[in-house]
Amino acid sequence: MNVTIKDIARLAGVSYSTVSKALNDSPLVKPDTKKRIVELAAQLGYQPNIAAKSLVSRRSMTVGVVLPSLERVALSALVGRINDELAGRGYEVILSILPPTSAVKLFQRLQMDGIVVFEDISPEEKYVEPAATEIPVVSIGSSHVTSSRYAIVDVKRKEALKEAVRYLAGLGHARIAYIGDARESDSKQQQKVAGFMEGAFECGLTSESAFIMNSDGNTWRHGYEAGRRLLVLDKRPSAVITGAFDVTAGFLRAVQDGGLSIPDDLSLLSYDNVPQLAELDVPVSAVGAPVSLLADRIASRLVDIMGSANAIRMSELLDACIEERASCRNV
Amino acid sequence: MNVTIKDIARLAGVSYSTVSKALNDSPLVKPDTKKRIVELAAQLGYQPNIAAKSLVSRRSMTVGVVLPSLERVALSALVGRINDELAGRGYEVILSILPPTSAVKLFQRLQMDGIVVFEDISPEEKYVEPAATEIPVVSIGSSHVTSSRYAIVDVKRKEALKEAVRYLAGLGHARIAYIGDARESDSKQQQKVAGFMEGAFECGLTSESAFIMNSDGNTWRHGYEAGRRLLVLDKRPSAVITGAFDVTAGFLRAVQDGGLSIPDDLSLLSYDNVPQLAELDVPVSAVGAPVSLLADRIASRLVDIMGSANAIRMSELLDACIEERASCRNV
DNA sequence: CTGAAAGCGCTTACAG
DNA sequence: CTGAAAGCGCTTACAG
Repeated sequence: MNVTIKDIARLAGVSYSTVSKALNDSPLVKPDTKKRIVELAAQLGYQPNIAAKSLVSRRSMTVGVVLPSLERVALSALVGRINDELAGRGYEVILSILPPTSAVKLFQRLQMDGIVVFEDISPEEKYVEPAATEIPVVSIGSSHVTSSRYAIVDVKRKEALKEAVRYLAGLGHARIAYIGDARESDSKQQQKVAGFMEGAFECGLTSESAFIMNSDGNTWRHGYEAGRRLLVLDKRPSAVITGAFDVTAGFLRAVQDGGLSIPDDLSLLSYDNVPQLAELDVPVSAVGAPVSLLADRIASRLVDIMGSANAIRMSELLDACIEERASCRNV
Repeated sequence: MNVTIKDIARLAGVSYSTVSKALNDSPLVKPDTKKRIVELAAQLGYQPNIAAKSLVSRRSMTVGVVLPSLERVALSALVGRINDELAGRGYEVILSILPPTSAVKLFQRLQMDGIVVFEDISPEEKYVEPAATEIPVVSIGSSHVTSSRYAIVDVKRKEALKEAVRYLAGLGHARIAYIGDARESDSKQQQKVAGFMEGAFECGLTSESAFIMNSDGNTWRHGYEAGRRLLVLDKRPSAVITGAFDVTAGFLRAVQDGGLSIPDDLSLLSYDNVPQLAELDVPVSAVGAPVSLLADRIASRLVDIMGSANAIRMSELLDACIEERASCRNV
């Protein structure tokens, strides 16, 4: 059995309600009594029982995060940051890898104060209507789902890609390719494609000088294979925008092995503004919402909703920005 | 507010203790009363409050898993399987990415019945003595730590590598290389190196015909770079053993790009018996404890300890086996 | 078979 | 400042 406030009360010679107040730093307890109790608790290795605490106080100060899969490297940084942000606001964080509906139910039973859901739906899976729950939920990256009952934080993907084209055109590039998953079943990917096209149009590029290479998927391998295809192209672009971190990594490997030097022979700009891009062979410039901003917005949003029952659950779309590293050059 | 058994009791016209019994499928409740209550609960979307439940029953039927980092692809399959195995035994699973000591404390406060810890210590980090806790803990992959107070499930790494050498020698290979992290600061890696050497000795190979290529790390890039080095070797081995999944993937890419065909020009056997090996360009044969076995042993061990307070917390070392796929051939 | 009562560890008005 | 009491949602002997 773990040590309880009653154990501490007995040893300290006070009532257990005094112990409770002391441990919660209540001003109703005399400073030295408080000090004595706090020290005793630390000595005994006391850990408050969150179950009991949340039963009576109606809040657990704990948030559950529903992960789509542990395999996406790009997510790990974001999850870590969300953990930190919420910890900074006084909340504990736990994770689940169950399917969203089951995970939400579990978190409900565990009395989580709030839930963060990664809606990382691959084109193959169909969207599952989330579990109905009273618990505040913030959903990430599902602004394409109109029926959601959740508050949403997402990135302006279309704007991000337009911005990317503008940036490269601004550097003087007149032949630009987008390499990414362009399958029509995935509306998130379609947003990027649309943004690229609009940006190209806006910058006066033609269908000759701005084209899309469909990687048919968003993994390392898809990027690698697209890179090999690019190497044998008759007329190569001078700049490439890749649609996701893993695609970028695979693409970079392929073109480097093919003898191209980045950025001398080819400029490269990646969607997905994640820190891992800086760790690649060539630090790759990025466009997208920075992980730290995303984490901050998700945490703030959730804390807001948890704070007031009737906070409006609207979606918040984050502006993308360019993170300049070493992979793009002036021409 | 969520619906409670009192709400159900009121609507069903029975006492709430009857509702509790009905929902726990007690034989003390008349079948049709039970049926009526269960249906009503489902209609109302009742989710039992685990906090209250664990407070009175002294168990939460929930297990916490402490993850080392979300970046290791090889772990995702294992974590998923552990989740499934424990679910099959009636337990819920939640995860934490806090440092082990903090995670254990959190799980203690959350009244977890048991904890699984991945001791995935990179050579750079130093081992942190785990938090003292009464809660049953199973630690994975830390059999090299003698001071641990936890039950341990681990793989016989040394035996695995010996087995790998024997297997390749059995196929007729007379020139075999081990490619992996051979830095001396990491005792887990050293176990593999030692196993390789012993196996080579046992099979009559000399230091000429069995050699180690230190990849100096266990990531994709380390494997890739080792692969490039192998390509320019004067006298190439006919078979290679790679020390970890990511190394294998990078190595495979490098030698394939270098024009080698697996297994025609080179046989490849990977440590880390994970399903992802089957998804590589060439399905790669593996040596190691299968993920399903590991998950099963971890779950069983934990459930055992949770079941009886005085179960012996000893370590269990799993035998490795060879999983034949398409990457090794007879010579 | 059903229900009233005690109690899990804790917080929080309320009396003193 | 301190403590006795009620109560959070639930389970489980115990009476009926």
